[in-house]
Amino acid sequence: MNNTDLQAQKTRLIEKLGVQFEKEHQLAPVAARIFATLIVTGKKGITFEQLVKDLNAGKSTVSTHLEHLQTTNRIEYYTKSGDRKRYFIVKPDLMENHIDELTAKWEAQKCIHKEVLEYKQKSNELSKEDPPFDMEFQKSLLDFLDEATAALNKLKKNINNH
Amino acid sequence: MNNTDLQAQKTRLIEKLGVQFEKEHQLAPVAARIFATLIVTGKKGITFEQLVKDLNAGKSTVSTHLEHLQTTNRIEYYTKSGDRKRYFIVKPDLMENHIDELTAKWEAQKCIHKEVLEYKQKSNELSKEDPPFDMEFQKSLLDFLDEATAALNKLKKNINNH
DNA sequence: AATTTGGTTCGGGTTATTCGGAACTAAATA
DNA sequence: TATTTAGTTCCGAATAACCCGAACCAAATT
Repeated sequence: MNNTDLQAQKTRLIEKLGVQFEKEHQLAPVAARIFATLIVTGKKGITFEQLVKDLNAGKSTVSTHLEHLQTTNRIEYYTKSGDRKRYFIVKPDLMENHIDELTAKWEAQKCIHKEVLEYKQKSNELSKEDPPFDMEFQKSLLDFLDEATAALNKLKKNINNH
Repeated sequence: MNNTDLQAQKTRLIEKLGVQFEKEHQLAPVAARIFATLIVTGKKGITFEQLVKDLNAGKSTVSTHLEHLQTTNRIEYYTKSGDRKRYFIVKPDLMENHIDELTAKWEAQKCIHKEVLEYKQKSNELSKEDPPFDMEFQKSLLDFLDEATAALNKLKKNINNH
């Protein structure tokens, strides 16, 4: 295993991660590849111009997506004194942010499916003649969301203690 | 609380669920609203023409999206003898399917982040001079995915036993 | 046989996304 | 002061996603 192989593996990983991020985080293709690049590049970071070159993308494209990734709390940059370039890295607390986002999402889901449950219960009370609503799906989903949230909280504590 | 209020609440719920499904399941707006409608409508189902009317959508639109929702294992239909209409419902095993999909997704994520981990380890071995790669994110993520998968399996057993 | 019912298929129009080039700016350098 | 560096902003073009109408089809009904 030499450096060329490693470079090839890096490129492959970035593509694979990129595809995943497009769906998972609803990112444009280039945005997803930027994010993926930062993930495999690690804490030493990567510059704007290097991204433009590596990804064969326009400066404006990279600029726009870097901006977006920063405002959505996924990346940030540091600088070196006497060096005007920005070194982009994933936010050190990315995992915490990710967890908080998931928590918020699942909380919202719980909320709305509880409403669905209420709606079905009220419907059943109001009209006895119809075949009554089944609530299995909502109940299972709420169970799942509770379990999932619990797992998240547990993990979050682990991360904080560490 | 009368029937009109209930109808209004139903409409509101369908919109809310619809917005969520657009993102969560990557569905087109009308597809998401069809799916949402089936969820709040329950096991008595709803017909093609009723969907066209309720959603103010074209027949072709509804037809295409119903097809798509069926091939992606989210909905199905039943018929009544002497009635040519199809009554669309969410698949009774929707929650199980959902769980299986999530499991597959998380498994794939685990897989690729393990590869990232390997890549970083090999990189560190190969070049001692650079600042070494940090692997905190990957490790946290893998922990999370293990926890999450465990929660899912637990739930799946609950559903099956029930 | 003609019409109605319950849809499906096809083609096109509209809108939204994505990307990049060209022109620009602000700071540093020559 | 002129030029280079490190980007940003502002369009426009290409593409893709989404939806619809019109034509079509097969089965049932008149």
